[in-house]
Amino acid sequence: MELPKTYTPKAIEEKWYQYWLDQNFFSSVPDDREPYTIVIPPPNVTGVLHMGHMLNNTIQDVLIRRARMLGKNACWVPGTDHASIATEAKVVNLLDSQGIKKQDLSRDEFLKHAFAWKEKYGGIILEQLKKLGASCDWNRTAFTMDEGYYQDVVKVFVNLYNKGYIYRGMRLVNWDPVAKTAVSDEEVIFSQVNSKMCYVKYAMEDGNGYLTVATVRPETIMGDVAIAVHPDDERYKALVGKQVIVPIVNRKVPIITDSGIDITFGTGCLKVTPAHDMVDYEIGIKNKLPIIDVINDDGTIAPAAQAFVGLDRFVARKKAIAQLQADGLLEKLEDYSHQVGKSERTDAVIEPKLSMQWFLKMKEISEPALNAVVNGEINLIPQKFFNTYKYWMENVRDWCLSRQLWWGHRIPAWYDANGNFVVALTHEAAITAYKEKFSDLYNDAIVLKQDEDVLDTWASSWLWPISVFDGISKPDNAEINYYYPTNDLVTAPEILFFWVARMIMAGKEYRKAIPFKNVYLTGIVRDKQGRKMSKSLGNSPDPLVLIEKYGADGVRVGMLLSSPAGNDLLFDESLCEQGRNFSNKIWNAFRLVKGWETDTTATTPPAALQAIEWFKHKFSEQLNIINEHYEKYRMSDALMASYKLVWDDFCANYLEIVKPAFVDGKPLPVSSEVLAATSRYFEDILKVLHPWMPFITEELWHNLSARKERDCIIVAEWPQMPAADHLLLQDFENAFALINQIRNARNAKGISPKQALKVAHVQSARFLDVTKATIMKLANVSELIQSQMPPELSAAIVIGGSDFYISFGDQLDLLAEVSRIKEEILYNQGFLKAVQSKLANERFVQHAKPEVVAVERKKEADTISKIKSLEQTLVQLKH
RNA sequence: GGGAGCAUAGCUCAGCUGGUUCAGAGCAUCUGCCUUACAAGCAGAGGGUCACAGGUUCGAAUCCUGUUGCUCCCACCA
Repeated sequence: MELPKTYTPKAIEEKWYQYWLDQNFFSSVPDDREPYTIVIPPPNVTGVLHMGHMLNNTIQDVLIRRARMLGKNACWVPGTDHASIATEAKVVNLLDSQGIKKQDLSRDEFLKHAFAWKEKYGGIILEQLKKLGASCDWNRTAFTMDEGYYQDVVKVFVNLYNKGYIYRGMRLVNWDPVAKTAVSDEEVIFSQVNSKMCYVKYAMEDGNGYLTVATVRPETIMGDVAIAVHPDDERYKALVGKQVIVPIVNRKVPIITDSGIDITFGTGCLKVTPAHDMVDYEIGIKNKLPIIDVINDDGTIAPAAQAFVGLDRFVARKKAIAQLQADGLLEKLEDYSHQVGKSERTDAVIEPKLSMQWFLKMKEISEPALNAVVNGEINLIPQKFFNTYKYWMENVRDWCLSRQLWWGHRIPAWYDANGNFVVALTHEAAITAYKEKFSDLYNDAIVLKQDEDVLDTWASSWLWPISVFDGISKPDNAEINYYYPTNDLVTAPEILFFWVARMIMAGKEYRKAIPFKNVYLTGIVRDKQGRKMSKSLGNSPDPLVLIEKYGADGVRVGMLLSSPAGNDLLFDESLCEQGRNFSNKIWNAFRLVKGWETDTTATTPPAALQAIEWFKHKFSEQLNIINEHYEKYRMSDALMASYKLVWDDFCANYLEIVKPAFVDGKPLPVSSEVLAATSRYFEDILKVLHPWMPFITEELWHNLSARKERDCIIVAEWPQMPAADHLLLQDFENAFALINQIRNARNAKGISPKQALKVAHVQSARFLDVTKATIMKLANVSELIQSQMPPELSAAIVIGGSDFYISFGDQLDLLAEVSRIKEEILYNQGFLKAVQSKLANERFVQHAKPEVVAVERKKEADTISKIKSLEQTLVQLKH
């Protein structure tokens, strides 16, 4: 059958992915092999595959496939994250578009819609990963809101509560008034905004003038409970302890001091509004000031404000300015540009707001997680993230666990009508606990209501590496004991603290063991202008379109060619093109071999014998290098080394040497020895390529020879080679250098490669013993002999310390040749001078290591002899 | 404001503890080739004061200091 000239991936990818699934090659169960485990960073159920996922998951698949070939029990656990706030926002939007308002639904009704949404869209991203070739154990697909997972999350909550790590309290949190929920610090995005700075006069209570306070938030004036100045501020020292009158509401508040005040900012006076500002809150607590909450959950002004009640905070801001102006209390307005926090999910301006929330004390629980990284138990790759990790962990703040949402794990706390609460796994357990804790309040008619809030998403995903193996509920089960700790985690640096650090905490707390040994942090995929690829910018190509265009293998190679760990990847489609071209190269190498006829009686030509011996060692040498790159997680280096091994060493050199000559327009048959060696080598390079390019390698594996059922490259053994013979490799380096020079000389003189040349050498050249036939074949040399004298009309080159003369007859341009050699002599003389002056430097000879000096001496000797021989050549040419 | 990192060929990046093979790779570019595996290819070639200025050293892309320019993280000023 005639094979197409180019590789066509689509049908092949579908065929083999299905075959792998049918054969269960991805699935893993504990056995006596060494496990190799990766848990996928679960993408949000709302997600569709983007370039970041492509990069991330390709790396994981490469690691998993190689581990599988190394004979390990490779287990890659896939799944999705319920992503409470992101998903709830999507569902709310969808319902909105159908004219359904969330507040008109009961919690159960809403959750029904949400689960329906998850069923419909939640699996899309995993299906997309299959197109990439991801060899996940799909039987293990997990979801952070699976029933078992829910049990684990709740158990952990109760347990942490009982340990005294979780507490409930009023705290100032980042409040999203659109989603009506608290969001974590990490979910607040700061951006530069232009506002008005209002200079507001606060009249002194004693009638002696006023203080001017600068604020961008006049709508919170009604919540002011003090004015703070710096204790050393001479302007106000005399006023401290006196009272001022808060505008609009005419409340008397004290003037206090706080060393945190910046004397140079504004007027040096800060209006203290503890309910609506982080700094003010701290000051309020320190000074035992009252807290007046003037803003409602939805961002409107609360009754406590006594003014502008019910108005949106931004409307109230305008009204407040107008009223201050009318009252003559507005000194001036200035344009002011500053950072304002917005909700990552809803883009609403974050309102610092006091509310009752659940918190996890981080101090104790984070310490083992800090130590695990500090003492090297866990490696961060690359290392540069170590410092940021350390800094963050040393300054960790308590984690606000609660979110005012419905989609998520509902907090397992139960309240009586008076707000007394117990924390328990179930309603029944809550009643029992209540009976114990509040025996005096308990009666049979007691009604306990569960907390309305759900947990922060990360409070479930931090259990991911444990819960996917059911390690919380059944802490001693066979799976968790076998697969945990997992080996490598591949994720984005953005979630190092959100997720990675917290998984380490959970691992240390609940397994007394780290969750993974290595954390490989990928870069961010950016476009050519360096912008992060995002849906909103529309600068991200659709990965599935890329796969369609370049093949999954091509895209995988393209993604990884230029992505060292932790460095951003400036994505360019030309990388995928390079990947596709590489697929094609492999395909055509196969076409060549496939087309060979074999003759069992044919003898193997000397050049082919040499090549067979050479490639064995070349492969061994390169395999070693590739393995080392893998050990160091240098993925793009490992790929590039594989690429060059295949393209340069196997295709350009090995195959060109063993390729049969043509006689009468037909290729000669190859010997069975050549065919066997070539097939073996081809299998080996396919194996090396498989983790990067799973599809084409599987296809060719089967095309190369008839295979039994389940004899697949995906489960083939990673090659093992004896140590390479470096002397032999060096001989071939010399040979290839000579070939290159001959081709170069031919090229420069415009002589066709078809015209055979004669080459002679005067001194003996040992490397020719094992490479002569190869040189003659690749450089199209008809005669390579040792002669007494350099032949006439020849160009001289020096390789491996020997002179070679290429006879060009009358095609040699004598004058050009003479000037070329003169130039070379000049260069070498300059070089010699440098070396000799170095050696003449006594301090160099004294201080430098002896071997370094020896090297210089050798350089000197070599250069002298080189110049000598060049001069001889020159004399020959001239006569 | 605090901290970390980066700066090497047109582009993306390697260069481990200073010294053969230290100035490299891939891509792009240029020249010549449709040579019966592959033009998505073959054979060659040209590209760099290693950001700048000092210092240590016999010797610096590599170590130290400063300058400039980027990037990221953390904290955010009413």
